[in-house]
Amino acid sequence: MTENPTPPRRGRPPAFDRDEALTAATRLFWERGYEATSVADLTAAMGIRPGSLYAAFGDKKSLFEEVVRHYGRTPVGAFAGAALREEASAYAAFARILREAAAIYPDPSHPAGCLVISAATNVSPQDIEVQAHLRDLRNSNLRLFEARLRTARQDGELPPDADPHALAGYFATVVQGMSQQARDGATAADLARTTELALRAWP
Amino acid sequence: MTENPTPPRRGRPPAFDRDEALTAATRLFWERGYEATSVADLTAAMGIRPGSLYAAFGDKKSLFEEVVRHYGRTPVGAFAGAALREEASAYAAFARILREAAAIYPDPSHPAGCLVISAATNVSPQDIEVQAHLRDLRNSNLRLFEARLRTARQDGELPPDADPHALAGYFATVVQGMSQQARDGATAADLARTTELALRAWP
DNA sequence: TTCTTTCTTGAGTGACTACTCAAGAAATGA
DNA sequence: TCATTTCTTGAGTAGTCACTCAAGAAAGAA
Repeated sequence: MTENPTPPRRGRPPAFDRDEALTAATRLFWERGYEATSVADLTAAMGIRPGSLYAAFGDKKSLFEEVVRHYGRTPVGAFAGAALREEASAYAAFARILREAAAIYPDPSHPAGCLVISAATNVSPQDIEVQAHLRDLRNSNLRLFEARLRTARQDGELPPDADPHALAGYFATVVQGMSQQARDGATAADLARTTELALRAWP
Repeated sequence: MTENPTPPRRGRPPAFDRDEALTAATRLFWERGYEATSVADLTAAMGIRPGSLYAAFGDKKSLFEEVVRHYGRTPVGAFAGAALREEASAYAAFARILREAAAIYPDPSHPAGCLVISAATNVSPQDIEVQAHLRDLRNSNLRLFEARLRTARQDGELPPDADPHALAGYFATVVQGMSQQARDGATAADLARTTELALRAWP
């Protein structure tokens, strides 16, 4: 059990940093979406040739799946989960989710909005699985929202007549709308005002 | 001034109904988006050959622009403008906009959501103008929202400290989020609940 | 009927798509 | 040193993309 966790690699070492390449691919997919980003665009941005890309990542679809996982580990992709985990009250969690979305989605240091929300909106039938994959991620997020609100009602934070399913749908709607607004040019100030209005719906 | 409004057309008459063809094209663009819909898909759905399509509509981009205008004259594309024009109070207008969006966006008789919101989300650089065109339409709608709310404040329907710009951004966010939710499978009942929660933000 | 006009048809265009592969280069192990 | 392994390179594949065009067909006008 004294196995080396990183045994010395045989053969020629890769000439590119896998994480840097993934970051470059993420930016492109985030900006343009899955189908509108060509493998030629990707190889140019990642600084590698097609053969290296296919050897390292499989095919375009596999690369995109890895990009989505990579995105989910960045602050932009993980803030909602972190808020649900770290905040003591449901209100604090959802207020934080909306406020952070308002600050992060229009941040000019990366493409606007959320990759999971916008990267596979327009796909041809051959890539329908990619669209379904992101939709599943969004809907599982919706269920996380609902579970947290259900707990809040059990704990008495929400009144007994509050509707966790409806509230979850409402907050998901606002978050997704804010992502779209950010892509349309809304500023952090704009989205901050939207957030405060949206929070008025809290029971 | 007794000119015939529709002078007899010379030459071979078109073998297809222009409006029916446009409706078929609208459905496809609405479902899949601009780039993910190929000219081959369009000719198949419209029941015509490429030559006829190009003769009748110009190129793909021109066809899409005509589709967007056509969409804007359908109930799904015109309900917001109608509500703003027909309702006496701003609250009635925005309540009607959200309630109609909740009923229309998931209606199974047509593709889910709003074409203007979702048909040009993912485009490659060569089609950036198409994306900009729809974004302009969305942003001009946002300004219509804001103008109506500004009037409401002047009329005393809204308190002096209400923020028309912020409210317009909020309602645009909710509408766009509802379109996305409908595409993700939300039902009319789901969106109706979202609507009633969203309206709680009204000052 | 014949001319003119307009539309349809089918076969095509070059450019781009995702993807592949043989050959060579650069590392380790023996 | 030499074999083995892994990665890179550049030239390539078949298929699809938006789009075109000459030839023929179908209408009105003369």
